[in-house]
Amino acid sequence: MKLKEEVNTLIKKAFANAGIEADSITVTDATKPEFGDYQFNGAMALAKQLKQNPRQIAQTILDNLETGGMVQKAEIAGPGFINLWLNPEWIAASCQNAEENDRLGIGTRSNPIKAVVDYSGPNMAKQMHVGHLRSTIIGDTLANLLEFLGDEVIRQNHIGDWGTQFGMLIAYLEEMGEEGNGSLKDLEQFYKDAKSRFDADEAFADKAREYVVKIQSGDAHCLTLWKKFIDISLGHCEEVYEKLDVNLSRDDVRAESFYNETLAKVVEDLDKAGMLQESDGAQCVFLEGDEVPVIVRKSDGGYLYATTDLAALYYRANVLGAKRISYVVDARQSGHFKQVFRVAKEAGFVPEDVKLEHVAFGTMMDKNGKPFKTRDGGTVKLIDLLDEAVVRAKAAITSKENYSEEELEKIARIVGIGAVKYADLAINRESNYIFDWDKMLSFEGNTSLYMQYAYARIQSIFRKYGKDVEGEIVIGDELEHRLAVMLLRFEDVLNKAAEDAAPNQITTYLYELVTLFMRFYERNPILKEGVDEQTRISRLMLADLTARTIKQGLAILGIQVVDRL
RNA sequence: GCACUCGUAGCUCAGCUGGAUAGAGCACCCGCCUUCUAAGCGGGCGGUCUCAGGUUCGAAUCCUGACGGGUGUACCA
Repeated sequence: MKLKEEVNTLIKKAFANAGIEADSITVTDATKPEFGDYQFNGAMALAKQLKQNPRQIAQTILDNLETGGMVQKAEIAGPGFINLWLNPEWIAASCQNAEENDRLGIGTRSNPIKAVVDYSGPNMAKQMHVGHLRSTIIGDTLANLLEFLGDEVIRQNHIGDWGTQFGMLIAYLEEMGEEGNGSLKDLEQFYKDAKSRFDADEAFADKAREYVVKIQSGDAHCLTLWKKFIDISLGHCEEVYEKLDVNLSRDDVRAESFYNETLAKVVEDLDKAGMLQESDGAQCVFLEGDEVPVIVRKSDGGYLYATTDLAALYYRANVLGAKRISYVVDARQSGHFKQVFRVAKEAGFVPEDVKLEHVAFGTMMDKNGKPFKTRDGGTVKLIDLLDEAVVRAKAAITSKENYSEEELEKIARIVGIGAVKYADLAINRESNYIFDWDKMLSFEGNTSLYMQYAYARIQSIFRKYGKDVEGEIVIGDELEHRLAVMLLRFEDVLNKAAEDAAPNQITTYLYELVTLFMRFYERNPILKEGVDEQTRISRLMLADLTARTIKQGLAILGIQVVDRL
């Protein structure tokens, strides 16, 4: 339910009734429980403009407020705040509705759009490393979120499969023969070996350079080798996606090389648009106010990543028909995207009404605030990090429960991977973040385990209860009131998170929800003796709605839940 | 040099479309298990929101400047 919108509508109506003109009317969540559920602060701002006392204005609004059964109490406080308390019966009915609905009462967009989310983007010449983690999971979350809200999401994995290094790699692959398949298991090593061969052997280096040209000119033999190489490398990525539980498949791959044929046209079109200039032999677009140009064609005739990105933008906007194109890429590339987006719009490659956004994120750091590396200074392979997460999770869930080995393995996988993802997504994506195993696999604070634990506790109640729950939700006390309102806010949170492409808004919400639930759980017994049937049913339903909200929230983040923990 | 970005409790972070006494978790101290998972809950300690100005009835939030950290800065992606 779009709760805030509903409350807003009431206030807007009150304004209309009172005959007061105001351009933007927005209620906000109450800053404290004692101020109710929502508050409207606009009276103070209007005071000057209307030349009236703000409390007077607030009173006028209140006099014209039609509560419609939704608002129980409205009070003026302080200099002119209007505090609103929702009616418990209305809240209960709304929760009831959510509980009986398989989408938790959350609607789908009335005006869905096509949205392209570009994320992950590994380089086929190298193994995926920790640097790819954030793009992959933030992008996946955004895609899941938009999809859940009803947009038509097109996932695009813009893999790096083109460039001079592939000449060297396929020359080496050829030389290795059948053995190559085996040694390709470790791409990092393969690359190093190929490189040292390249540096040591002049004849090999020549061949590598020759192969670059041959791939580009479509030589069948070299293309076959290249395809084989990409295929194996992509297979490694898929292994990571599988472990990470990310919704990316081969169908989502739209590689750099896909745009090869259109690069010349990009340059040509820029020229036609009168935007092209030659500088030091390179074809450039000079944007007003920018010091450095966007180079779209090198002096040697080759194209660059800006050219490919322009081609991709054209494709996404015009062929795929996207109205929102989101690039989930490291913040260090913000300059690049700012320029490319400008060029694309100015050249008319992308219609005006298409939203282009760079969903930038910061760097992953170690405990000392240095870029995350292995002990010997190398990059940490993503697959190793994920495997370690599962091992550590296994150690962390030294349980009171007796798990079978199989069950333990399953829980460790969900919990370990979930912890890595949650810890990352819980951070405001724009800032750098410190990777800390201990914090990540803690049960305390805003961690995935805290959510998992709450979920498991609820499932445990239902296992014990053992019957279907049918009945009515009744808001029994202040705590249940707050929990219920929090549950109803879910849709607002999702919409805002989608708009801002901010997964941490979802984690923050889940943490608040679960914190409230834990208090409810401690204070309001459900199955214990002495709880009357109506109360029991109502609390069961609130608990169930909470569990389902946690599950749905985590699902959007790409994290599964376990019934026992 | 220029541009972007960040600076909130000892540590890790929320909050930033301006609103009431700035919030969590960790760490530290104190309470709560004979019945729903104590991996939990309650309480305490801890802040000139880097600094200086400005706008405003009201600023952690917006603007300007300084200081400090990070990043980028034409033919790699």
